[in-house]
Amino acid sequence: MEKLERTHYNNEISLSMVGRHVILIGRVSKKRDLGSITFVDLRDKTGIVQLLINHEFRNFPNVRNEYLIHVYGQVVKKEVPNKLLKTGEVEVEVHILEIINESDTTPLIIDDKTDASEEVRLKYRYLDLRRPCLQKNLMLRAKIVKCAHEYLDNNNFLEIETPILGASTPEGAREYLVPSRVNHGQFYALPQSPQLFKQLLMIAGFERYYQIAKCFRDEDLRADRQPDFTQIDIETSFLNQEQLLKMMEGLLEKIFKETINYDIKLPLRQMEYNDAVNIYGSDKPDTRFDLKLHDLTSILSTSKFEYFNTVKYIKGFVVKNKADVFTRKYVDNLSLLSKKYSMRNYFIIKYVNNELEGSLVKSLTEENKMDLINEFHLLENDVLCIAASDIKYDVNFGLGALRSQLGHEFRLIDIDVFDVLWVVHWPLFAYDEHTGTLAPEHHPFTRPCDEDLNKLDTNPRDVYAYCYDIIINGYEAGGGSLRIYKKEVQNKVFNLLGFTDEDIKRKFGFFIDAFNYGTPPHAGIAFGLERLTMCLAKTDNIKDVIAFPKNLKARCPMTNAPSNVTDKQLEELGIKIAEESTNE
RNA sequence: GGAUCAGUGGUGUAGCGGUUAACAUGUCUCCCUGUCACGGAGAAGAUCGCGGGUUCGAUUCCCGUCUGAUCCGCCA
Repeated sequence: MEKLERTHYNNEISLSMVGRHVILIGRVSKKRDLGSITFVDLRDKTGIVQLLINHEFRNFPNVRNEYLIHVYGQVVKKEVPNKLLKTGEVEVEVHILEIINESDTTPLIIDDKTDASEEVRLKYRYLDLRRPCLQKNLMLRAKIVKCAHEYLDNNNFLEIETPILGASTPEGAREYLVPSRVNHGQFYALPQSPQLFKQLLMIAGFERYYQIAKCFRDEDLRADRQPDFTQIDIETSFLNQEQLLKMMEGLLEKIFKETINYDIKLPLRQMEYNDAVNIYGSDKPDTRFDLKLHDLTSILSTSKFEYFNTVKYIKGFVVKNKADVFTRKYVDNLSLLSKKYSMRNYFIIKYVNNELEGSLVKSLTEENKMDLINEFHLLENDVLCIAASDIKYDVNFGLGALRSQLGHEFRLIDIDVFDVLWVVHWPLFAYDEHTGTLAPEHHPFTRPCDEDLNKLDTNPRDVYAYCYDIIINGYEAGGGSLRIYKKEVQNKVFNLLGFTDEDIKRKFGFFIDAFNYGTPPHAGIAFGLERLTMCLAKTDNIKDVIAFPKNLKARCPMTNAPSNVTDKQLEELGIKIAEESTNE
């Protein structure tokens, strides 16, 4: 028996095979012992098929959940089919059953609907990964990578690997540092992205590069953020923005079609950054539901509410037919939420019994009320959510966060639809209104729009960039830009960011040097592989699309990384661990 | 750095100032020939995260701490 090879995978067993003998390998997913007849759900990577072990088969060894078994048997038609199972019309009557390996009782139920906490799941990840949904997600992820390889290979891209051990450039995200033993006291940094290398590959003349690139960022984690993650990293020479976007749309079209058989409509919609922020309160708008932001500054600045008379920005949106949900308690919870987004408060106005209702209403003039009703075409049971601030960013993003929460909470989203769009025409710099400093909105190599070049010296905050993000269902699934290829422009941008010439030389000297040797116009993009997979797999947790993820403390509960190392290792590296100070 | 929530048999939860600490599932034993969330009978299995305080008495209330999840800051 041991020498007999598997003849089929479980999902291949079908009605047309009735009468045939098959050899299967799988795990016991479930056993139902009815006395002198036993049913076993046999699971392999393709699915489940029911085994029938009847009374004529006396010597059948006792099996338990997760035992790995090897069976020889005959496909038979089931008396009563199970419609929930792909193989539900047939079962395999077992003649020989061998246990390949036994299993302890597992600490979690191996099923899509597992009961275990994430902590347990990560500690026993190899068991968690047996769950069909996670197997499916990782297969989906592999398919996406395969599509990327095929598409990019067919479009004359060359896959080139760039170093994992690189130089530290302490801009942007915090880096993971790696001490060098050979070079005492010095450190490599793991790449946040292969940004500089891929641009250098353009200068080297490869014209079209890609890489399935591992990236590392030592920042705090989130449900959609891991410290090590993967980018489909792409760079091209001589393409303008429209050409590049078109080529990338082809890639997305192929991925959606070949992984989940979904047709996305090309060309993709392009939304200006300013529209995204002003209308949807987000630079990654989810346009599957409405709740669009309206500017209410002119309507409400004339109210009797003092705060509104002086505050610079007032905006709001309407939620149709939900006023009854906005109880006192519910509204109180919202004001808790508002604090998170540095909002003073969310103001709630309900429209019930043909009247506006809410703490704000007594401060409104009759004209204010009419204007609001007309602005939003208010109907019975509608509710207005309003926010105000002197900082434009806070109003937009504060309301955007609320919009997003309510959109999900009230299920305003058609989950069968994929909302794929570009957000384009970004500001080159992000201006921090609190500190008054400039920072790159994307990264410091982003090319300013030609028509704005003359504003670099005078109004850098009004300079826009050739920059684009791909947004899927409100997730930033990727982003890129045309790059600066003129030395003078690059230096100007560095200077605006507050880098001294010495800084530039020290951090990016090799890169600036390369600009002297005929840099081509180039442009690129990077897709977040995990984000893309999350969207296609319809999960909101990045851990569901990574085989061995870290928890929120960036630890791996299974391997227990990161861990202490021996004194000898530290000594070789010349590293001393500082005593943790107990008094702050 | 901050906020919120959670921590009770293997797993997931309930509970309450005094309990034999409950329920589901899993595990073990027995019964069962058509189950597919099989069913039936029984059994084992918990220092209620840790430390301190209040109290005659704390799993329960309070303080601290640790762990986890989610979010804000952060993520050029």
